[in-house]
Amino acid sequence: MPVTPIYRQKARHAQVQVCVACEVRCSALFGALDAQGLERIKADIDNLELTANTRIYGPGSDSDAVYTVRSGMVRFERFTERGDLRIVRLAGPGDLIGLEALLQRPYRDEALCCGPVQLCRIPCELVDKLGQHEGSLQRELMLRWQTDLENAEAWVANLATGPARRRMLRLLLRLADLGPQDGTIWLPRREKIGAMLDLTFETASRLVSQLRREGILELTAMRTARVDTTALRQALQAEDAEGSERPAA
Amino acid sequence: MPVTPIYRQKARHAQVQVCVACEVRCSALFGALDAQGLERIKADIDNLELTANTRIYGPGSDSDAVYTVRSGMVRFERFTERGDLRIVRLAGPGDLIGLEALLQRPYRDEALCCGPVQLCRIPCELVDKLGQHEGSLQRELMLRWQTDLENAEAWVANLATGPARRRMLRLLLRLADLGPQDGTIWLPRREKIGAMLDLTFETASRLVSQLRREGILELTAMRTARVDTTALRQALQAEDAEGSERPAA
DNA sequence: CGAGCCGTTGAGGGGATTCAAGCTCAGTGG
DNA sequence: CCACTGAGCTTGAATCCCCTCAACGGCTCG
Repeated sequence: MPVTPIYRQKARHAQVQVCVACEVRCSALFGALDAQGLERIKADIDNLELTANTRIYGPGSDSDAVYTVRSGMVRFERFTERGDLRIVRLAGPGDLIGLEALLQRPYRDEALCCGPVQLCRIPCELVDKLGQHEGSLQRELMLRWQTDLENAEAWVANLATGPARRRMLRLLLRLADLGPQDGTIWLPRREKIGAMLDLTFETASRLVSQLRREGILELTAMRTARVDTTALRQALQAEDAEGSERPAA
Repeated sequence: MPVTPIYRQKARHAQVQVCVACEVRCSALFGALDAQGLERIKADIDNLELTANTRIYGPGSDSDAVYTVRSGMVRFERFTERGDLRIVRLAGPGDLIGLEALLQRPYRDEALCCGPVQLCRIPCELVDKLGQHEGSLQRELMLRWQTDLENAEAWVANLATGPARRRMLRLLLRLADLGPQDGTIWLPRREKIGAMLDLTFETASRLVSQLRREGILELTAMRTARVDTTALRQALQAEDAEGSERPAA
């Protein structure tokens, strides 16, 4: 059984304390609210602690809430019309997921926990209520959508383009960005890597092994690894340099 | 997906008339406004007619306006870090582009006309002004962002996945959706097809030729073609059926 | 007419897949 | 305790798809 660090719940005071002390507060949805504002919403927000591969929501769920990721990573899965699994998005601490619920739309993808994940569940009603008074909230939401959109287009340009090795290197960079900033990353199963980069799991495995031999990647625990980020960036530059005959005017 | 019902009314003044008579009005940003509301905004909206390959905006431009596509198609280009061109998005009639401007962000991609294009240029100031009074406008904007996001993820899942032939077929389907609904599509240069599907232009050419021989595609004019949509869907189903040993539980 | 761009097609090579065999490791039950 | 099992990972060999390199044709335009 993988070590699933069970978080000791401190004296379960008000939700207010959780929000005030939240590490992602400044980047979170209600970051603009003061303590008094938080007081009013304490009752409605649920604080969740989930284990790896727990389903947060999916196309079948009632879309009546959004979620702030406090820690951990979330992946978004869907099936192509052909029937094979694809991962189309990753979310990390500070991200707000399930935005479509605010528009009364069904959740489009399955949101699943990559490892242990801490979430805040925020009912849509609450957002609606606050949105009427707080104009800044509307703008904050639009910013979320915009960054999601930019990330999605970056996914197309970076993770869905070029030879497998480059895609893998870019994925590692993204994983390093999303996770803790200490060089440790969550390293998915080879099959999941394939679902992100459109590769077979064998190819994903070969690439991981290759990077391990090059010293860029070092497997540490079950689903975790350590990356040498400078070596990683070097490898990427080397990749990009090769084909640079013309600057593609 | 793109529902473009036809709206016609008599109107008095120049831009007002344009807006009221606009074919994409119900799907457009100000669809909710009545004639009186339109009266107030007539002065600020510019009606543009552009030719193929005209640049609408790009990372360098002042991001002070959004644009409604009235007719034609718009493509979004960017360069990967390696330096090669990628097309990450397509917009058609009824779409609102350049949303990031509303958040004082620079335009991320280059927006270019695929063929002749009619646009309405809407200054951000105007949107801000109207947004304060019209609460529905905010919601409408969020809907735009959400559909853009869904399209981007669909791009990842459909156009960036699987063998080249399937990607090409999916692209044709998308082009048929965006363009006029009469089976005529705008068929990009082979190089641009490559930039959308991550292929070399030679492979793109081979695929086009192949589909032509199969009767799915028929080149008509310079950048246009006629697709047999039913044959297209059949070909796609055939593609998807082949690899369907297991439903990928 | 030659120059240049775009598109097409062929031949060869390389990268990813497919098929297949072992491997490690945790859990299970004898 | 240890063999057994099954899931995940690794690696090899053969195949196939797509890329690379190359030549050629149609077309526009100077």
